[in-house]
Amino acid sequence: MSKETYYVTTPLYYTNDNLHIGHAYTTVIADALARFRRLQGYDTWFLTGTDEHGQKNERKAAEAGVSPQAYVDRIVEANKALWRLLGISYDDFIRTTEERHKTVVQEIFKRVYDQGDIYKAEYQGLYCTPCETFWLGRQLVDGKCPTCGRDVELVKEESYFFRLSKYADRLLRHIEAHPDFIQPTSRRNEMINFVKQGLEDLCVSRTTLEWGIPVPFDPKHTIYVWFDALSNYITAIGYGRDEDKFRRYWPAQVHLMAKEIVRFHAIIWPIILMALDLPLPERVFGHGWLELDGERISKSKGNIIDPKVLVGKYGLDPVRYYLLREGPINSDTQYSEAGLVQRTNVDLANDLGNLLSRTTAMINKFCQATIPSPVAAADDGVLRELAGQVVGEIERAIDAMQVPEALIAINRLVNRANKYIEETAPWDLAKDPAKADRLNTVLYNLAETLRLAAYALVPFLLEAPEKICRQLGAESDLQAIPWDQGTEWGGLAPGTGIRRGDPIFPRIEEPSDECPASVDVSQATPTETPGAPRTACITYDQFAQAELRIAEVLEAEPVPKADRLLRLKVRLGAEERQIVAGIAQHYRAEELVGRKIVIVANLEPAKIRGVESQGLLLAASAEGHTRILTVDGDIASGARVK
RNA sequence: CGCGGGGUAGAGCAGUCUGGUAGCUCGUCGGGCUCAUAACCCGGAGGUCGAAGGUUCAAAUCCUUCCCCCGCAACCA
Repeated sequence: MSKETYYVTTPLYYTNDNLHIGHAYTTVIADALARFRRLQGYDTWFLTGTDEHGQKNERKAAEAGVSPQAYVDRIVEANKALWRLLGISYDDFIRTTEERHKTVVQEIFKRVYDQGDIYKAEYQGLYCTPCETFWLGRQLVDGKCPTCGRDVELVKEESYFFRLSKYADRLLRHIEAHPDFIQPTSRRNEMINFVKQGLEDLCVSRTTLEWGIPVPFDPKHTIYVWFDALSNYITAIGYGRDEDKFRRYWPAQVHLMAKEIVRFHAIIWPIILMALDLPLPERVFGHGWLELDGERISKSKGNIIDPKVLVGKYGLDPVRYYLLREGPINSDTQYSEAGLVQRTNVDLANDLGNLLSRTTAMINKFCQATIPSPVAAADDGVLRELAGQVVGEIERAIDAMQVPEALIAINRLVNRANKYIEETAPWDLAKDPAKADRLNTVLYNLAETLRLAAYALVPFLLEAPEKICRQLGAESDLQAIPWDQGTEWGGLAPGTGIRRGDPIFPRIEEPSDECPASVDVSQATPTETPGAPRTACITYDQFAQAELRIAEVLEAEPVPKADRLLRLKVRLGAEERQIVAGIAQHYRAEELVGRKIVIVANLEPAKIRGVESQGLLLAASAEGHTRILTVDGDIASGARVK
């Protein structure tokens, strides 16, 4: 009989755009958990997928001039390619447009309707047509849409509603009786608080939505996101189709996600399950966000970082390591490329990679390139003892979902081994033939520590563990070794020859301050528009260094003795600045006053014809014609542009 | 008073529940080692713990008030 099951999920990612580093963060963590449990012998099932219905996709597809299905197909391919690149070991990838999902969602919806937990009612709301959003009266700003500022209209729509309210007390009792149900604690408190405020019944259908699953008994209604997307966690494992498989994996051990959708998974989803009379997942875990300059990285903010680019630049293991290690998982994390470089250099290159390098060098030099035999009488047990502790810490860390702690523990073992080399000074031992036993024991301890650390890294890194073991001459099919066996001290067989190789983690040179060199146009990819001058890609980080802001022109006058320059006095929020702009041949001073322009606000000041310029005005030029950048509609001066 | 998170050394964070000489990583400065990937090991400098008031023998930690930053407010991990 197989060991217990471990069912872990990521959210279904919405297909309105390609994925960014934040999705990779969630998914890589889930992958590490799944890989860890597989090693431990759990019957593991790791699910991810895509949420493909909804108006956004409908509209995006229309804009692209393709069918919604064709549009999402393309996105799904890109998603899967990214997961392949990151080595994501999912067991199933569910798409909400698949038949296996749609038919079961309809059955679920009907069943809940038949038992009276879904009912039809008239929904009355204030609707902003351009934004396709309903607002509550108190959300309006001066009676207008808070997003676009336009008029809203009172709309009556017939909808189906789900009786969340009926189950609120039961949910609250469940949350209170199961301290681990919602994690971390901060999220749990938030949810308890939210449920205590009372739950309103949830609108679960739309008539305005074409691209979705029809309500089976009332086809002019379409099932809105909740029943459609959340049900994937059970439809994917065979609910309603394959009862054996479903019973085998349900309830899930962990639904992993970022913190802002905990609410849907900790309130709406459990209540759907209650209505279906199914057990609730053991754990809903909401990790923190990756933030860039304190701002959340998100699709809609556009400040995305493409994981593909990072992997191409730094390699798979450094990116995975950074995502898994750069905690804390419970709260938000500052993302930076410099941080990734530093983490890689310090933990992986300096500590781990260099430990391998110096250990194999010494075995090479002092032991004829063969793993030496340890001698009990000459052993201090220091590393063996610590290794045992560290293995326990890794297990506890993963049980508590604290992946960074697991990696920190491994790093502590590696650090201790580096220190051990200083303490034991094998190069001195090697000078005295009487100390051969001690030398052999010390070097064995080091090599074995590396083997064990490499094995312990198997759930987290995909390339380095094998490389390390290969250099040590050890068995390299690490996936096949059960956790208890692989983490046991003494796995390395004395007498095998080592195979020194290149550094497994070369240090990454610090990115220079200079701008990246332009790409030679003649070398540009042929698929690019011919003739268009191109420069090398920059990262979002690099782009974000330019602080673009809206400025209002207060005064403008020609700069004396300069026929191309205008001196502008602009307002930038509360601040006033002087800017010199080379547009006198294209604009008269007076036509600029009062205009809102776009400037680079953090360019270092420069004196131009003796006049200081505290910023750069943006303008487009082509064929001798120049036009300034301005904004579409009114916005406060000082506003950030990106 | 809508809800929540946060403000601790140059950077990123832990410590706050259960008060007791303020800690970790990186950076920086100095020293050591020579097996190693300018790496490794040791040590130093650097903080009025957002502000004010209170409780206490003792407050980053408990209480009160305030300031600032960031999210969420029912389809952006």
